[in-house]
Amino acid sequence: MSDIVRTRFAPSPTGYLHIGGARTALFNYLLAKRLGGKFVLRIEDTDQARNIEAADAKLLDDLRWLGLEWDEGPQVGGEHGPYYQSQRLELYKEHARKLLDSGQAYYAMETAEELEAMRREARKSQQRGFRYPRPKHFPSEAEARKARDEGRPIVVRFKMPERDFVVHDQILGEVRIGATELSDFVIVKADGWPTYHFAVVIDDAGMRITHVLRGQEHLMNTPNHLALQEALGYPIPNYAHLPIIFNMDGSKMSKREKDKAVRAAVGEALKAGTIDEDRVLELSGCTDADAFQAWRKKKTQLENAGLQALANELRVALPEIEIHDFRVSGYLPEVLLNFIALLGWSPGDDREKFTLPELCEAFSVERIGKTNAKFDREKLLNFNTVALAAADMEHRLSGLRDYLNSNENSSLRDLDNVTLQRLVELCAGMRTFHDIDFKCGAMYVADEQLQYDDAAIKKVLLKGDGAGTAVLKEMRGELETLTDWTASALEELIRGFAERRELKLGKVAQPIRVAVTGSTISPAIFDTLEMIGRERTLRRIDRLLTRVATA
RNA sequence: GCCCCCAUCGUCUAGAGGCCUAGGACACCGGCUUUUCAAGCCGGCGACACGAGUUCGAAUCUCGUUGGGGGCGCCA
Repeated sequence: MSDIVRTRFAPSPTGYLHIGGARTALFNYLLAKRLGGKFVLRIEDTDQARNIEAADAKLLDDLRWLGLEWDEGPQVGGEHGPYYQSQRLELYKEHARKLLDSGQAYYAMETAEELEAMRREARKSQQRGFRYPRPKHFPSEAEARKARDEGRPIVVRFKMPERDFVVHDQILGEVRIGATELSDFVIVKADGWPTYHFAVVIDDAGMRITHVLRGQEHLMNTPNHLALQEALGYPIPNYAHLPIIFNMDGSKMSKREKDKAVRAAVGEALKAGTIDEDRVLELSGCTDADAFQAWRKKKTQLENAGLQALANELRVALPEIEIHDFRVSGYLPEVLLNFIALLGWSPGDDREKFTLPELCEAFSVERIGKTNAKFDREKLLNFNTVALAAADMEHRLSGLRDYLNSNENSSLRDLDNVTLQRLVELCAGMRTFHDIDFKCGAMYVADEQLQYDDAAIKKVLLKGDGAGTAVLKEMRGELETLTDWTASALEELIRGFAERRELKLGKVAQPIRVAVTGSTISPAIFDTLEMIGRERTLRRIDRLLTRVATA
């Protein structure tokens, strides 16, 4: 047809969009755009057991949030659809039939247990990887049907040619995989659905994919794909296997990290008695106590909703590993994109800051490296800080809105744009949108729901025979007389007071701050008071004064 | 265990035989600024994993060692 470049991103809907997946998507997107080609999105939902409902919708949403729009795929259509593998089952069946008829594939009927036993035996005696032993006589069509009727699982295996395969990888060069490492792999599962290897080859060909950029964990799969392409008479796309992204400690960036963090927090809270078992069970989203215990024993993982609920309740930060997490934390999508582009790729000079269009222009597969990278959140945080400082107000406001939309329990959710803009201005120097919540959240909760940081009260108000409390009492009187409740008038009043008493500003500002926010952290005290308002400021001070008096 | 991939500051990386007494960025350390938290400004520390070769010359080429990673599924 034409030699236009076509790349694809093919996630399976088993959860949120992962950081590694996002980078794979980005690189495929960039390559297509750089070469004037098309970027295709395909959903690989062939594992009926692991697919998660509505995960695909969230996947698409996060991809769009990042700005990675696809030219063909779900929701946008295209000539080579459908783009869900679950809707292409007939196609796979036809191909399987073809291979079966030509003798390039055959039926096999071992159970999972039998295979497991064979694997164990192979590893013990042969000291090498397991290879499925090709039978001397292949089961006939009739035998296979009979066995299936008797309840045996029937799969189709591909007759792997007995020779070495060479992967011509655009990043790694020529990689030779010996014949002894390869064996007859399954192409159709017992449930009749295709395996990944089978579907990917058929779909890449059908969708005219010319370049496959994927994680290095797929390198050893490539001979399977090459053999299948050969058997089916398909062209071989250009392959490039990307280095893998890890956590700073070298562990895999997997959702397990979130389970680990929450599991630890739950354990602590239960031990300390700050939460009861029923409540935890309810929040976890587990169907019953057994399921919950299995999770606590590290046997299972919780769904994201349960993890998030528990994290919120226990006030622990979830490690950010999926795109969704960074969205919830208040990162700018273009910053995240910019950052992950630099994991495994570099422009060749000292430039680090790129917009998506700039990346499209600068990108090339030749400049992708071979070494695995660690995901450094500190550097990402710095990128975000710099970008936020440079962004115009409109952009920061829309980002803040998106952040609030994904943070249901933020007290800032219902504020109008004028107020939000003021908060953004007051939080100059913020690193993420969460910083606004962190610094200003207390200003907008109901007075009676204000949480107090006991350590702050002790340090600022009680220490030194309650000097801070005395100052606070006096200031309360002064504040009550102020009629012009603006930041500038408040500044004049408070600074004047401090000067008269020969006190450093901090000695006056901190007691007030703790009284009105419950903590030692807020924007400049004058602005903080103005935003809280006269009545609520006085009420909060009174509230704290009684609390301290009875303590 | 077998097969495959990789190897420059703590981290992301620049470097394709002499431009390297190895460059940039983040982090870190010190100082300044400061009503808190951030942010900001100035300065500093810091790496070619190791061992053999090849070469007039090696971070760059070869081999080995060590270390890290991936794969060995009816998961993708």
